[in-house]
Amino acid sequence: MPADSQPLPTVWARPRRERREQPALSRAQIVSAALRLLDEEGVGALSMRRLGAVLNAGATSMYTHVANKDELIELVVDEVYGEVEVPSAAEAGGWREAVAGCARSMRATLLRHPWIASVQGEVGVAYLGPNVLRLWERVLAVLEEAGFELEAADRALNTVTAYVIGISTSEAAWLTTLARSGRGEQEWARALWPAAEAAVRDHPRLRVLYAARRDRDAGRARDEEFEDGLACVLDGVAARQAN
Amino acid sequence: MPADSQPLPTVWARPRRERREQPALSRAQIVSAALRLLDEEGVGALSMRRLGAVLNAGATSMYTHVANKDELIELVVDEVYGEVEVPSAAEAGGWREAVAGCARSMRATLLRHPWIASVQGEVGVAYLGPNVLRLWERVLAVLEEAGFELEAADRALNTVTAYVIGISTSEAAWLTTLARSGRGEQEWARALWPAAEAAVRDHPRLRVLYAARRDRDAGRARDEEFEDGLACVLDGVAARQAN
DNA sequence: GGGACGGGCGTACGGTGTGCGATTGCGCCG
DNA sequence: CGGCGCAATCGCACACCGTACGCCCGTCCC
Repeated sequence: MPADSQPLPTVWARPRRERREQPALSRAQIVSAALRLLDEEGVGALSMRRLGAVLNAGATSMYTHVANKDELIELVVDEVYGEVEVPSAAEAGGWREAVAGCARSMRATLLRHPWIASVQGEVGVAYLGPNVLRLWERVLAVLEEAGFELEAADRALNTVTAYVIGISTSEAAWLTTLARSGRGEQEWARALWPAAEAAVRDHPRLRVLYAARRDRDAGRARDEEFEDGLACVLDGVAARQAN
Repeated sequence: MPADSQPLPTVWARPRRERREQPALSRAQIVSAALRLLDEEGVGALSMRRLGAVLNAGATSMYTHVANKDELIELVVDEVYGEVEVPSAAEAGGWREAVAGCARSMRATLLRHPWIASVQGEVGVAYLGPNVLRLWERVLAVLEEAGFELEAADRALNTVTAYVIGISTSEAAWLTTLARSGRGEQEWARALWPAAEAAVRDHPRLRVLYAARRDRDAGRARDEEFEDGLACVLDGVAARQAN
């Protein structure tokens, strides 16, 4: 059986249909409505029926423009990555700050759309979306102009991105459960305190850390933690460039 | 029917023994059955009905041991983190290799259970599971014995963990789509090639990177990439300890 | 004018998580 | 030893999901 006998399950491999006119429903409309739905009501609110209702369309009308729900999600995720900003090295004052700015923008974007943590598993080849490609290429350019070899730039970018995605999706998952519970961050922490205290009873180091964390502003703590880790990763990147 | 289910008086008088042989549902049983289901058939196969069938139980019988599906997933995820190994500094030869060993074990664990990328969004407070706590405490101990302040150790651990989670869940998502498509990694790359080539047409740096990647063994490339980024992050951590 | 065609939609099918009330069998108490 | 309470289990039902399929209708090409 030849390898390409069945279509690849990703949007980016599917040829886009040429359209002569402007029909009622369009792919862009569908994607932006889905994005709005996800942002406003969370991942549980995105169903094809609901999306159809928002667009004054039937439940199955979207399937003309989008192969299935997974493909729709791929498109929405790429749309989100389109919001990430990449400052030039000149603007930011050096490649390090440019990459840091991109990392901050990426984290902010992911936290603005925290449902993204829930769809991470359905998006197998995020890196082929046009917005992701443009983003990647831009950062590569910044690094290359700063004297990185292309392969070294790619590795550095992969590392930083992995860090940002890891910390941001963890934060996003946390923020999602928080939002679902209807509590604030402090309020939740207080409610959880007894259970947490019991859980760390046999772990002296964690007990100390939890106690210290008790009175800190959780949001600010997360920001600082992100910055600290980012600085750490960038230190590593810088050290490897100098080698 | 087995021979020992004959209607002997003893059997009828003591049905308890039958119960002992096939004990009632327990939380541990449910979690381990769910884990097996997830590993063998992926995240789509885990439904309460299916799980009940596997356990020779009714669809809703699990709800006496587990509040809902999300809670079940929290339990399964903690179970998975229980597989991560933390070598001692003595075994590994220094804190750096101990942490690296833990990171490698963590990645291997996540890739052994790639469905974990799909449930990342439903697990808001993973860090309170007993296995996660034990794991965290152990690494903190390793770092503290190496001379880290407790807070510095916590920050370092957060950074490394974010990196490992970020890169591993991306890989896991990729492996999942791959498995669903029924193709091998090379085969997929070949099938995707035309689309990828078209997508990077306007991105010269990506074009170079993609072309270079074309003939490499994808699995080995991912391993190397992980090791490289890990070394980078650990360099940053080491630098911050020294200062 | 007629025919092909493509977008849109209604219906239907086989699934999902889980609330609820009935049932059942075990352990304890009288 | 009889009866009772109670927790575990189950069957059913509900609302909702993704989406395959066939029908309708408006538009364009010949």
